[in-house]
Amino acid sequence: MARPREFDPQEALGAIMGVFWRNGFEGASMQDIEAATGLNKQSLYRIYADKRAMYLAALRHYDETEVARAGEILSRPGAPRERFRRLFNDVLAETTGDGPRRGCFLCNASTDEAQLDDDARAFVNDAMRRIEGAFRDTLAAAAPYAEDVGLRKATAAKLLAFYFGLRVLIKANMPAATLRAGVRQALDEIDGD
Amino acid sequence: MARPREFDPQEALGAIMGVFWRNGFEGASMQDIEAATGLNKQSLYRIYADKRAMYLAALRHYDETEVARAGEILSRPGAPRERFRRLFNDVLAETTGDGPRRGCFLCNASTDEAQLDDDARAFVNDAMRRIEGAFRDTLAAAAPYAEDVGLRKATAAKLLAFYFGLRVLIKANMPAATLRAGVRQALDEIDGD
DNA sequence: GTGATTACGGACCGATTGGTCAATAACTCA
DNA sequence: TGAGTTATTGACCAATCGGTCCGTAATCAC
Repeated sequence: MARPREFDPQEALGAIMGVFWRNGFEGASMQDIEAATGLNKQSLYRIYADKRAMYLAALRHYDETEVARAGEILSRPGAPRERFRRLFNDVLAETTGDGPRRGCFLCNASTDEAQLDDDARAFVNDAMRRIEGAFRDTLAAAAPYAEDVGLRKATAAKLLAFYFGLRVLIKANMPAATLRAGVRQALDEIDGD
Repeated sequence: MARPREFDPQEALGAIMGVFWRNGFEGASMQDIEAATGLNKQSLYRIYADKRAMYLAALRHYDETEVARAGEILSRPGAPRERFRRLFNDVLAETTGDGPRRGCFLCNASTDEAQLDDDARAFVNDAMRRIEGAFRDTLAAAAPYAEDVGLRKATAAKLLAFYFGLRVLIKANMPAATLRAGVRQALDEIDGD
């Protein structure tokens, strides 16, 4: 019984995520967000209480799209090494072509830490732990990780650090050849057939 | 033949580095820098042309202190695994105690990328490559890396990603136990006696 | 001493920040 | 059609941004 909004909130959220992903919290101005969404400030503030709320929503959106994508790739059938190969190749795809190397929004957010509220910090930490959990689950599918919890946890932690480091190096413009060699080495160290 | 300055520029640079390290480029205001150095804006602008110049100087200072420290640790005698163990333990030391987890300034800077000029970007990239070089040199000291350039490069790249990822996870407040397990695993995979 | 030179501190600048308000346009339901 | 409701718009707000200017204090050579 009133005028319907003319834009798609999900589409706008995708644009907001892009701005924060590229520029960080302080680096993204409301002006940038207006331009990226094509919306006026008032329309944005009708949906989100303030800039912080937009950032948190952007983080959640990243979690629901990009992190979920990683989880989906890992869950496909195959030996652990093969599953991680698919994930890392997906990450490395960012280095081919001239597209922007955006890195990992979670990493960016955790370096923005000083500017974030407790909610955002907790969310980033939780998302990282869930990724770690997905790594452990992936390893659990085969020997020797299936039988050895300690080895599984340690290997998952090692691969988690490698994964985020890889994304940092991508963003920092490290040569693709170097990164591919590192990925090959990391994969070779995953046991199993 | 004039009034000497009352402060130590090196000491001020250390404080400036601390502010940018914690808060990033956009997140650090001149007000923050004044407070951290105990200096007035005018005194700062007498030394540095603008905020960008301060940031670049802070990066260089980080390189000359923290990165140099890592290089020094790696250069001490011992088998590669033992040398990397010393380095990673030094990094993990940040997780004990209640001190702030500052992470790696180079990582933070590379996520700040959108705000940086070409000079800063190039400097970060160069510093990372030098760390990679130090990793390769460390491995070159012993078999099987001494004889196999490909293996050496790939392992150095893998350890480089692991190193930066570790620092990201530290900053993101991952539990110390998880990180220690990951480090142990990464070290176990380094060959040699 | 005096004059020249420099460091320092606070007032000040326009521009931009995140955020608000009031007027208008567009829609639904009766 | 008209009443009621909501989306949209651009003007507007105080506060803060990076950066400058200028008066004052301190130190030199002489």
